[in-house]
Amino acid sequence: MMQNTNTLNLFNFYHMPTPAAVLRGLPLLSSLPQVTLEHMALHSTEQAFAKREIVLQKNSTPQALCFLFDGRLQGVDFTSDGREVGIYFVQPGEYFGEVAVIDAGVQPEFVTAVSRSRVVFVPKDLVKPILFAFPKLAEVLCSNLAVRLRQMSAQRRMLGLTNPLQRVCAQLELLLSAKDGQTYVRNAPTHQELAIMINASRETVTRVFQLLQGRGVLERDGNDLRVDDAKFIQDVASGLKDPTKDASKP
Amino acid sequence: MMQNTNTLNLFNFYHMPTPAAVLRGLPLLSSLPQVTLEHMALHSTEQAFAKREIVLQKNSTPQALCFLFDGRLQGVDFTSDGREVGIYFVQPGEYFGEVAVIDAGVQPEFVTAVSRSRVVFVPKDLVKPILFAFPKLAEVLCSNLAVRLRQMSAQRRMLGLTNPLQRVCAQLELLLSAKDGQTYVRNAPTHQELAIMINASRETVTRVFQLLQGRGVLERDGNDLRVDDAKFIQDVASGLKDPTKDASKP
DNA sequence: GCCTGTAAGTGAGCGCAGTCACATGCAGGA
DNA sequence: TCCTGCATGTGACTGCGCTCACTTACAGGC
Repeated sequence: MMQNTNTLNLFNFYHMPTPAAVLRGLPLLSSLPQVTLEHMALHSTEQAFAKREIVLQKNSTPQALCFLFDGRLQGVDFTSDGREVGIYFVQPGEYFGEVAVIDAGVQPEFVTAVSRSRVVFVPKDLVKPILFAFPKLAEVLCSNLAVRLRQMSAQRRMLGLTNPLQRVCAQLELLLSAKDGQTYVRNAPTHQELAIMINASRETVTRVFQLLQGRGVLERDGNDLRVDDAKFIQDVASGLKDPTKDASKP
Repeated sequence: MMQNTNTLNLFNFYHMPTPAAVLRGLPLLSSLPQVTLEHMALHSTEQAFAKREIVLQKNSTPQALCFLFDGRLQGVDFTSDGREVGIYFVQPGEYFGEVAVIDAGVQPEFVTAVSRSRVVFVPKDLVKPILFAFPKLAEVLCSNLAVRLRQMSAQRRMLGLTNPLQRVCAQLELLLSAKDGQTYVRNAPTHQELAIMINASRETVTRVFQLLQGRGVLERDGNDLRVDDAKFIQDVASGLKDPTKDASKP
């Protein structure tokens, strides 16, 4: 798969022990002494998850801090009446399940694999004592949490848009990544997975995609999504443009 | 005002210097040495805000960590098309503006007073160096951030409810507080302020309130909201009960 | 190769909440 | 006291997205 070229090649064989060098590559842990990292690596495990597989159970007590190396995950929950709700996406390089590790509570929502993913689990008993012993580490951790809060705010702001078309574009904007001039959405979520993030029905997302593809803005590319006109997405998301009322291309 | 009976009496005169004892009462700072607290107190300022007044400007660079002592605040933002969006409420005893202090970025959203409020500002230059120097402090800070993330998740889950009636009740549930047997919402937000939290129109909130008051579930009590049937609220929020389809009271 | 299940695409119809346009209530200041 | 501004209450209308019920496309397993 294409996205593998973007990531470390150390994981071509699943189940192999996690090398310390891999942990060092993580911003959160990079400042730790080599001995500590090697000890951590020795007790860390790696696991591959198929699409739709559950990575973390809601209300469980996760025993590890989890790092996503490849693929895409989604934090999901269910309303009392059984409707699925998407809370956040996890991108490669980010960690998750940290809330439960930090406050020793339970996992607040499910985490599932949107596409085939590889996750490294670092036992919380090893991580937690270290987190606050190194001031540098605590600071990075807090900064990351602050960023998470900013992301959640942005997501909430997005839900304030009344037009589903805008919401789809705003969500796509958050998922964009560039690769030699071309803009992509790697490991694109399904329409259904997108729909629950933006409080819309799956059909509505499909219709928006039809519209965008018809304008040559989007194109499916296997597991990815090629974006040919990123500005279009941005303009719609920000309300500058409304394709359904656009006289130039009726 | 009634809610004053619940809080410290040290603040009857605004503009008086913040006593160290007040800062010690804050969970975040309670573990600090007396000298440090007194130094902090000396440089902290207190300010009262009228209803609808802006406490923190979006995109500003806040110079202080802010603690709410009395009243209620609301984090708000605006979508690109000018619609107001409510992100969170701040309850007495909580702090806010911490995201910008932690990651040295700008304030991500406005914070406004929902009712007359009193805020203590502790300069970030005093707080920030201390935050990570004391492991205990860093741990409390992280725990608090984790709680904030849980709250944001809960808020997002609430927005997944399709029925505005359910959303109103779910939001009210989050605002409930008990006082000798009676359940209240202190410093109740206006219908408009509630509406932007739950993605509904002001009129819809008004109609829901009419329905709840008609059933004897709610009652206005000056600045507060008396809740006579908390279970009713919970049942509606969880989808167990739908008052609009209730045969017993048509 | 076929078969099976999941994802995506599409049309018709309907209900609900947003919008608009008011009236009313209420508190605080001059 | 009146006046002013904000909050609340209420009806009528309308449009948009959800729901339902399909078909079609596609990938992965056997």
